[in-house]
Amino acid sequence: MDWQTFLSKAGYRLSEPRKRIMTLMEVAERPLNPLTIHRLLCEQGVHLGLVSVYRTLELFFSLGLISQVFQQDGLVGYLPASFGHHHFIVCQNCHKAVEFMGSEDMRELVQRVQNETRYVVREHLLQFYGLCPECQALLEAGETK
Amino acid sequence: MDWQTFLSKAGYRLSEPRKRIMTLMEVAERPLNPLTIHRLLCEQGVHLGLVSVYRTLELFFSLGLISQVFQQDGLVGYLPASFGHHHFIVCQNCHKAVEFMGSEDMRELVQRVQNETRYVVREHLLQFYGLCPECQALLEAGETK
DNA sequence: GGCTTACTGAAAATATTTATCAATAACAGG
DNA sequence: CCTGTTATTGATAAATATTTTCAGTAAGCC
Repeated sequence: MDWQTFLSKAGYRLSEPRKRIMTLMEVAERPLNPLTIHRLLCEQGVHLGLVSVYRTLELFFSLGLISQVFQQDGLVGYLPASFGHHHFIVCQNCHKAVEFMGSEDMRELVQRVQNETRYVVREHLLQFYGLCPECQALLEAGETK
Repeated sequence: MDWQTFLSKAGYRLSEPRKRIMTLMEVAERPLNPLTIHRLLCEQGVHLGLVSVYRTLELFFSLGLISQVFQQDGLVGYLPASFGHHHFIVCQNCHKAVEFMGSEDMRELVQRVQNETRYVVREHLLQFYGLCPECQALLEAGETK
Protein backbone atom coordinates (compact mmCIF):
# COMPACT_ATOMS: atom_id res chain seq x y z
CA MET A 1 0.00 0.00 0.00
CA ASP A 2 1.41 3.41 -0.90
CA TRP A 3 1.55 6.18 1.64
CA GLN A 4 -1.33 8.11 0.09
CA THR A 5 -3.73 5.21 0.43
CA PHE A 6 -2.40 4.55 3.90
CA LEU A 7 -3.00 8.13 4.96
CA SER A 8 -6.56 8.09 3.57
CA LYS A 9 -7.43 4.83 5.25
CA ALA A 10 -6.18 6.21 8.52
CA GLY A 11 -8.68 9.04 8.14
CA TYR A 12 -6.31 11.82 7.13
CA ARG A 13 -6.66 14.08 4.13
CA LEU A 14 -4.21 14.23 1.29
CA SER A 15 -3.31 17.90 1.43
CA GLU A 16 -0.86 19.86 -0.66
CA PRO A 17 1.71 20.35 2.14
CA ARG A 18 1.64 16.66 2.97
CA LYS A 19 2.21 15.74 -0.66
CA ARG A 20 5.06 18.22 -1.00
CA ILE A 21 6.79 17.06 2.13
CA MET A 22 6.48 13.36 1.36
CA THR A 23 7.70 13.91 -2.18
CA LEU A 24 10.79 15.50 -0.71
CA MET A 25 11.26 12.86 1.97
CA GLU A 26 10.93 9.97 -0.43
CA VAL A 27 14.10 10.87 -2.26
CA ALA A 28 16.04 12.08 0.76
CA GLU A 29 19.51 10.60 1.05
CA ARG A 30 20.38 12.19 4.35
CA PRO A 31 18.42 13.00 7.47
CA LEU A 32 16.30 16.13 7.14
CA ASN A 33 15.07 18.27 10.00
CA PRO A 34 12.01 20.55 9.95
CA LEU A 35 13.91 23.74 9.21
CA THR A 36 15.89 22.21 6.37
CA ILE A 37 12.76 20.82 4.79
CA HIS A 38 11.10 24.20 5.01
CA ARG A 39 14.10 25.87 3.45
CA LEU A 40 14.38 23.33 0.64
CA LEU A 41 10.72 23.72 -0.25
CA CYS A 42 11.03 27.50 -0.21
CA GLU A 43 13.98 27.27 -2.55
CA GLN A 44 12.00 25.26 -5.05
CA GLY A 45 9.26 27.85 -4.93
CA VAL A 46 6.84 25.97 -2.75
CA HIS A 47 5.78 28.24 0.05
CA LEU A 48 4.22 26.58 3.03
CA GLY A 49 4.25 27.39 6.71
CA LEU A 50 6.99 26.08 8.92
CA VAL A 51 4.31 25.03 11.35
CA SER A 52 2.88 22.67 8.77
CA VAL A 53 6.25 21.06 8.39
CA TYR A 54 6.42 20.33 12.10
CA ARG A 55 2.88 19.03 12.16
CA THR A 56 3.28 16.88 9.10
CA LEU A 57 6.52 15.31 10.28
CA GLU A 58 4.96 14.54 13.63
CA LEU A 59 2.03 12.89 11.88
CA PHE A 60 4.15 10.87 9.47
CA PHE A 61 6.36 9.76 12.30
CA SER A 62 3.46 8.69 14.47
CA LEU A 63 2.14 6.66 11.54
CA GLY A 64 5.52 5.05 10.99
CA LEU A 65 5.97 6.51 7.52
CA ILE A 66 9.25 8.12 8.48
CA SER A 67 11.94 7.35 11.05
CA GLN A 68 13.92 9.52 13.39
CA VAL A 69 17.67 9.50 12.91
CA PHE A 70 19.92 10.71 15.67
CA GLN A 71 22.92 12.58 14.38
CA GLN A 72 26.20 12.69 16.20
CA ASP A 73 25.88 16.38 16.90
CA GLY A 74 22.77 15.60 18.91
CA LEU A 75 20.26 16.85 16.33
CA VAL A 76 17.39 14.70 15.18
CA GLY A 77 16.52 14.27 11.52
CA TYR A 78 13.98 12.25 9.57
CA LEU A 79 14.26 9.71 6.78
CA PRO A 80 11.67 7.57 5.01
CA ALA A 81 11.06 4.28 6.80
CA SER A 82 10.94 1.06 4.84
CA PHE A 83 8.64 -1.40 6.52
CA GLY A 84 10.54 -3.63 8.88
CA HIS A 85 13.86 -1.83 8.74
CA HIS A 86 14.57 1.02 11.02
CA HIS A 87 18.31 1.03 11.34
CA PHE A 88 20.53 3.47 9.58
CA ILE A 89 24.19 3.90 8.94
CA VAL A 90 25.12 7.53 8.53
CA CYS A 91 28.23 8.87 6.84
CA GLN A 92 30.24 11.04 9.22
CA ASN A 93 31.51 13.09 6.30
CA CYS A 94 28.62 13.72 3.90
CA HIS A 95 25.79 12.50 6.16
CA LYS A 96 24.31 10.26 3.51
CA ALA A 97 22.43 7.43 5.19
CA VAL A 98 21.23 3.97 4.18
CA GLU A 99 19.15 1.44 6.00
CA PHE A 100 20.25 -2.01 7.05
CA MET A 101 18.54 -5.04 8.49
CA GLY A 102 19.63 -6.01 11.92
CA SER A 103 16.98 -7.25 14.28
CA GLU A 104 17.84 -10.89 13.83
CA ASP A 105 21.41 -10.50 14.94
CA MET A 106 20.31 -8.75 18.09
CA ARG A 107 18.27 -11.60 19.57
CA GLU A 108 21.12 -13.08 21.52
CA LEU A 109 22.31 -9.73 22.79
CA VAL A 110 18.79 -8.76 23.85
CA GLN A 111 18.50 -12.04 25.71
CA ARG A 112 21.75 -11.51 27.54
CA VAL A 113 20.94 -7.91 28.47
CA GLN A 114 17.56 -8.98 29.80
CA ASN A 115 19.21 -11.58 31.99
CA GLU A 116 21.90 -9.24 33.24
CA THR A 117 19.77 -6.21 33.92
CA ARG A 118 16.41 -7.82 34.74
CA TYR A 119 14.84 -5.24 32.44
CA VAL A 120 12.38 -6.38 29.76
CA VAL A 121 13.49 -5.11 26.36
CA ARG A 122 10.68 -3.80 24.18
CA GLU A 123 12.38 -1.55 21.64
CA HIS A 124 15.83 -0.70 20.52
CA LEU A 125 17.68 2.11 18.86
CA LEU A 126 20.60 1.04 16.74
CA GLN A 127 22.59 3.25 14.41
CA PHE A 128 26.01 3.08 12.91
CA TYR A 129 28.26 5.95 11.99
CA GLY A 130 31.07 5.64 9.52
CA LEU A 131 32.12 6.49 6.00
CA CYS A 132 30.19 5.86 2.81
CA PRO A 133 32.08 4.42 -0.17
CA GLU A 134 32.41 7.82 -1.87
CA CYS A 135 33.84 9.52 1.18
CA GLN A 136 36.24 6.65 1.82
CA ALA A 137 37.67 7.19 -1.64
CA LEU A 138 37.79 10.96 -1.17
CA LEU A 139 39.54 10.74 2.16
CA GLU A 140 42.05 8.18 1.01
CA ALA A 141 42.95 10.57 -1.76
CA GLY A 142 44.24 12.89 0.92
CA GLU A 143 41.36 15.18 1.78
CA THR A 144 40.90 16.16 5.38
CA LYS A 145 37.97 14.98 7.41
CA MET B 1 41.76 7.94 38.08
CA ASP B 2 38.88 9.97 39.46
CA TRP B 3 37.26 12.67 37.39
CA GLN B 4 38.82 15.50 39.37
CA THR B 5 42.34 14.31 38.70
CA PHE B 6 41.40 13.64 35.11
CA LEU B 7 40.06 17.16 34.66
CA SER B 8 43.18 18.69 36.20
CA LYS B 9 45.53 16.63 34.07
CA ALA B 10 43.62 17.73 31.00
CA GLY B 11 44.36 21.32 31.99
CA TYR B 12 40.96 22.32 33.31
CA ARG B 13 40.18 23.92 36.62
CA LEU B 14 38.14 22.34 39.33
CA SER B 15 35.51 25.02 39.73
CA GLU B 16 32.51 25.09 42.00
CA PRO B 17 29.91 24.65 39.19
CA ARG B 18 31.81 21.71 37.78
CA LYS B 19 31.95 20.04 41.17
CA ARG B 20 28.26 20.62 41.78
CA ILE B 21 27.21 19.29 38.43
CA MET B 22 29.39 16.21 38.59
CA THR B 23 28.19 15.45 42.11
CA LEU B 24 24.67 15.46 40.78
CA MET B 25 25.50 13.45 37.68
CA GLU B 26 27.36 10.78 39.61
CA VAL B 27 24.25 9.62 41.40
CA ALA B 28 21.82 10.15 38.50
CA GLU B 29 19.61 7.17 37.82
CA ARG B 30 17.89 8.62 34.78
CA PRO B 31 19.04 10.85 31.95
CA LEU B 32 19.29 14.53 32.90
CA ASN B 33 19.13 17.43 30.50
CA PRO B 34 20.61 20.91 31.05
CA LEU B 35 17.37 22.51 32.20
CA THR B 36 16.59 19.74 34.67
CA ILE B 37 20.06 19.91 36.14
CA HIS B 38 19.77 23.64 36.54
CA ARG B 39 16.39 23.29 38.21
CA LEU B 40 17.55 20.52 40.56
CA LEU B 41 20.55 22.56 41.67
CA CYS B 42 18.36 25.62 42.21
CA GLU B 43 16.04 23.56 44.37
CA GLN B 44 18.89 22.45 46.60
CA GLY B 45 19.92 26.05 47.03
CA VAL B 46 22.88 26.02 44.68
CA HIS B 47 22.53 28.95 42.35
CA LEU B 48 24.57 28.84 39.19
CA GLY B 49 23.97 30.13 35.71
CA LEU B 50 22.18 27.99 33.17
CA VAL B 51 24.93 28.86 30.74
CA SER B 52 27.46 27.16 32.97
CA VAL B 53 25.39 24.02 32.94
CA TYR B 54 25.47 23.92 29.14
CA ARG B 55 29.17 24.62 29.05
CA THR B 56 30.03 22.10 31.69
CA LEU B 57 27.99 19.32 30.13
CA GLU B 58 29.60 20.00 26.79
CA LEU B 59 33.03 19.81 28.38
CA PHE B 60 32.32 16.62 30.33
CA PHE B 61 30.85 15.04 27.24
CA SER B 62 33.81 15.95 25.07
CA LEU B 63 36.09 14.42 27.68
CA GLY B 64 34.02 11.26 27.81
CA LEU B 65 33.05 11.68 31.44
CA ILE B 66 29.37 11.56 30.61
CA SER B 67 27.34 9.98 27.80
CA GLN B 68 24.42 11.21 25.77
CA VAL B 69 21.24 9.22 26.05
CA PHE B 70 18.55 9.59 23.43
CA GLN B 71 15.09 9.43 24.87
CA GLN B 72 12.12 8.18 22.94
CA ASP B 73 10.50 11.58 22.93
CA GLY B 74 13.47 12.87 20.97
CA LEU B 75 15.12 14.72 23.82
CA VAL B 76 18.73 14.16 24.74
CA GLY B 77 19.86 13.58 28.30
CA TYR B 78 23.16 12.83 29.99
CA LEU B 79 24.32 10.06 32.28
CA PRO B 80 27.71 9.27 33.80
CA ALA B 81 29.83 7.08 31.54
CA SER B 82 31.68 4.11 32.91
CA PHE B 83 34.85 3.49 30.98
CA GLY B 84 34.28 1.09 28.13
CA HIS B 85 30.50 0.88 28.38
CA HIS B 86 28.34 3.33 26.58
CA HIS B 87 25.10 1.52 26.08
CA PHE B 88 22.03 2.11 28.14
CA ILE B 89 18.70 0.48 28.65
CA VAL B 90 16.06 3.00 29.64
CA CYS B 91 12.77 2.24 31.36
CA GLN B 92 9.83 3.47 29.31
CA ASN B 93 7.83 4.02 32.46
CA CYS B 94 10.10 5.60 35.07
CA HIS B 95 13.06 6.42 32.80
CA LYS B 96 15.59 4.84 35.09
CA ALA B 97 18.57 3.70 33.06
CA VAL B 98 21.41 1.24 33.51
CA GLU B 99 24.42 0.47 31.38
CA PHE B 100 25.18 -2.79 29.70
CA MET B 101 28.13 -4.23 27.82
CA GLY B 102 27.54 -4.98 24.22
CA SER B 103 30.34 -4.25 21.82
CA GLU B 104 31.50 -7.83 21.58
CA ASP B 105 28.18 -9.14 20.37
CA MET B 106 28.07 -6.54 17.64
CA ARG B 107 31.21 -7.64 15.80
CA GLU B 108 29.42 -10.00 13.50
CA LEU B 109 26.62 -7.57 12.77
CA VAL B 110 29.08 -4.78 12.05
CA GLN B 111 30.92 -7.05 9.67
CA ARG B 112 27.76 -7.96 7.81
CA VAL B 113 26.58 -4.37 7.55
CA GLN B 114 29.96 -3.30 6.21
CA ASN B 115 29.75 -5.95 3.53
CA GLU B 116 26.20 -5.12 2.58
CA THR B 117 26.45 -1.37 2.55
CA ARG B 118 30.11 -0.86 1.63
CA TYR B 119 30.26 1.72 4.40
CA VAL B 120 33.07 1.55 6.95
CA VAL B 121 31.63 1.45 10.46
CA ARG B 122 33.48 3.61 12.96
CA GLU B 123 31.00 4.18 15.77
CA HIS B 124 27.66 2.93 16.87
CA LEU B 125 24.71 4.06 18.90
CA LEU B 126 22.88 1.30 20.67
CA GLN B 127 20.16 1.73 23.25
CA PHE B 128 17.38 -0.44 24.53
CA TYR B 129 14.01 0.68 25.81
CA GLY B 130 11.87 -1.46 28.04
CA LEU B 131 10.71 -1.88 31.60
CA CYS B 132 12.82 -1.98 34.73
CA PRO B 133 12.09 -4.71 37.30
CA GLU B 134 10.16 -2.33 39.55
CA CYS B 135 7.90 -1.08 36.77
CA GLN B 136 7.29 -4.61 35.52
CA ALA B 137 5.94 -5.49 38.94
CA LEU B 138 3.89 -2.32 39.13
CA LEU B 139 2.34 -2.80 35.73
CA GLU B 140 1.57 -6.46 36.29
CA ALA B 141 -0.31 -5.39 39.40
CA GLY B 142 -2.69 -3.60 37.11
CA GLU B 143 -1.42 -0.05 36.88
CA THR B 144 -1.76 1.73 33.58
CA LYS B 145 1.27 2.53 31.52
C1' DG C 1 -21.55 22.09 -6.86
C1' DG C 2 -22.24 22.69 -1.96
C1' DC C 3 -21.45 21.37 2.93
C1' DT C 4 -18.82 19.85 6.73
C1' DT C 5 -14.87 19.82 9.11
C1' DA C 6 -9.93 18.66 8.99
C1' DC C 7 -6.18 21.29 7.85
C1' DT C 8 -3.31 25.34 6.87
C1' DG C 9 -0.71 29.64 7.61
C1' DA C 10 0.33 33.95 10.10
C1' DA C 11 1.37 35.75 14.27
C1' DA C 12 2.57 35.38 18.84
C1' DA C 13 4.03 32.93 22.79
C1' DT C 14 7.32 29.65 24.72
C1' DA C 15 11.26 27.12 25.04
C1' DT C 16 15.95 26.16 24.14
C1' DT C 17 20.68 27.17 22.91
C1' DT C 18 24.56 30.25 21.83
C1' DA C 19 27.32 34.61 22.02
C1' DT C 20 29.39 38.54 24.53
C1' DC C 21 31.99 40.52 28.07
C1' DA C 22 33.06 42.46 32.57
C1' DA C 23 33.75 40.43 37.12
C1' DT C 24 35.39 36.51 39.72
C1' DA C 25 37.99 32.82 41.50
C1' DA C 26 41.31 28.72 40.62
C1' DC C 27 45.82 27.65 41.02
C1' DA C 28 50.90 28.25 39.98
C1' DG C 29 54.84 30.60 41.59
C1' DG C 30 57.06 32.99 44.83
C1' DC D 1 50.08 32.33 52.67
C1' DC D 2 49.84 36.05 49.41
C1' DT D 3 49.80 37.65 44.54
C1' DG D 4 49.33 37.67 39.55
C1' DT D 5 47.68 35.43 35.55
C1' DT D 6 44.17 33.69 33.14
C1' DA D 7 40.49 30.21 32.77
C1' DT D 8 35.92 30.34 34.10
C1' DT D 9 31.63 32.25 35.59
C1' DG D 10 27.09 34.65 35.39
C1' DA D 11 24.10 38.34 33.60
C1' DT D 12 22.27 40.06 29.60
C1' DA D 13 21.13 39.78 25.13
C1' DA D 14 20.68 37.54 20.85
C1' DA D 15 19.78 33.72 18.06
C1' DT D 16 17.50 29.57 17.17
C1' DA D 17 13.89 26.20 17.64
C1' DT D 18 9.29 24.64 18.86
C1' DT D 19 4.41 25.09 20.33
C1' DT D 20 -0.07 27.45 20.69
C1' DT D 21 -3.95 29.92 18.88
C1' DC D 22 -7.43 30.91 15.72
C1' DA D 23 -9.69 32.64 11.62
C1' DG D 24 -9.63 31.40 6.83
C1' DT D 25 -9.15 27.69 3.33
C1' DA D 26 -9.74 23.58 0.85
C1' DA D 27 -10.26 18.18 0.86
C1' DG D 28 -13.39 14.85 0.27
C1' DC D 29 -18.16 13.25 1.08
C1' DC D 30 -22.82 13.81 -0.50
